[in-house]
Amino acid sequence: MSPRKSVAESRSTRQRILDLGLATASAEGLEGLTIGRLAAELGMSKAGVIGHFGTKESLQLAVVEAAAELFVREVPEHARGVPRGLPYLRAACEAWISFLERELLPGGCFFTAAAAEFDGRDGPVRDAVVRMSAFWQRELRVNIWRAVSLDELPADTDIDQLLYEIVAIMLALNHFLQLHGDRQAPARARRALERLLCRRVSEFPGRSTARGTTPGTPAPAE
Amino acid sequence: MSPRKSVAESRSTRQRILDLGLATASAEGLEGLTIGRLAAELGMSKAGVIGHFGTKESLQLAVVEAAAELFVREVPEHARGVPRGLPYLRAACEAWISFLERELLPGGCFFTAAAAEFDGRDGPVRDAVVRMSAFWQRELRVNIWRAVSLDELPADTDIDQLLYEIVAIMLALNHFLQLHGDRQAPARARRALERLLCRRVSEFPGRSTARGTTPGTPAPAE
DNA sequence: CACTATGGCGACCGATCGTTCGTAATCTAT
DNA sequence: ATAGATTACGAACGATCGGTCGCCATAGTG
Repeated sequence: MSPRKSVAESRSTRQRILDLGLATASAEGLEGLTIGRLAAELGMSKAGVIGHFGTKESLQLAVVEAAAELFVREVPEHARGVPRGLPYLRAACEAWISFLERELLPGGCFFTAAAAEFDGRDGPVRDAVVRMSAFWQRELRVNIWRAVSLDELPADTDIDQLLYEIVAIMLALNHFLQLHGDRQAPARARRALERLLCRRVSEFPGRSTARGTTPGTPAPAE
Repeated sequence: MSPRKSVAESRSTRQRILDLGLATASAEGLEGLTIGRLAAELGMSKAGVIGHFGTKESLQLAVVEAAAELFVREVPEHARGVPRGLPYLRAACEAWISFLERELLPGGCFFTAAAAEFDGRDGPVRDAVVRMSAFWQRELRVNIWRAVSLDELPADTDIDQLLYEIVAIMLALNHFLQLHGDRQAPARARRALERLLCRRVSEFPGRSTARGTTPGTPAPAE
């Protein structure tokens, strides 16, 4: 037990940086994340912080990766073992709602914020955010498709339309929670989802999707 | 016709700053808006730019105001004369979708981006964004209420729930357009809205709102 | 023991941030 | 014509940005 913190804590230090960085970035944005502030709040020097990553962009990418790990740990893992298709959809969405409800990150969903922040830029950070967003939507999409083919959802379900509406509900949950502090928002999200995912008779008459999406290849809409 | 630009163009100059500032802020964020960049792209000095506003925060507030004017000009004004209630709801939402579809701003909806950027901060800029968001939602809410009382929507409609879902569709439209460049997103938004606003038989069975919203006072959910 | 690798620090760099100041040029009003 | 506002400029301010450098302390390895 050394009086000063051991050097062997390096892994721990890196993780501490990422933990604080993720929390900060979720609230202030990835660009608002500053080496100096990070160092000050961690009680260390700027050089000590940046030394672990080399570049601010690398740090941002590491934060995105940390956010992805947290997301995977909180959402898909919580639905582990749930049968694919409609039950999985319900479980995953509920896990995401619960994740936001518990306020694990001060700024709400990191990827929702990062998507809005980087949607008008270029570069590897934007690519990483888009990749994660696409991954999650692919996950939803393939399970919607499965639910349809298992007859858990109506056969005439427009997969991409349903995907759009599910994502919409999630974006709105983050919006109402973060901007307006609306504590009833999770209940509204659950209700809206329930209405989308209950086996309803049909959509409204008329209007089918322009081009039917090939059910065999539920690729991300990118 | 003076060879150099006349000083009397000051109003025009201020407007030019705001126009460029609004376009930039919609894509890069209000915080990414920089006096120096703004000055360089306008071919003038930093002092010349900031002189019109005094402070960066004042400039940000002026940009928010300019965004609000653009929004009002594009959305509520486009629904002028349309009967309150369901027709107004349809017209206003369509105006908003069309506004995004025409890409008047390079970064999509300014307020959607600003809401995500400032939802974790304090200060007058955040307040201004929240105020505008609340105004728009109040506008929607009062017309939902009107539509219900005119029997254009089912009597058991949960007003705040419907408001939540409408806002969700709009947030998602901006998301899919900006992050994924999904050109089918406007069609999906229209379809989702149409399904929400068509006089459907009922919600799904069970589950009514915890506390019935007093129909006489459609206050914003803040 | 010596040697190397690593983590972290302090000092410092050029660039840019927002902001202030004094001043030249132009418009408006007397 | 003269006086006072505007309007914009150039220069400079301190602060902070991301990033580099050399140094030192410790841990692991022989």
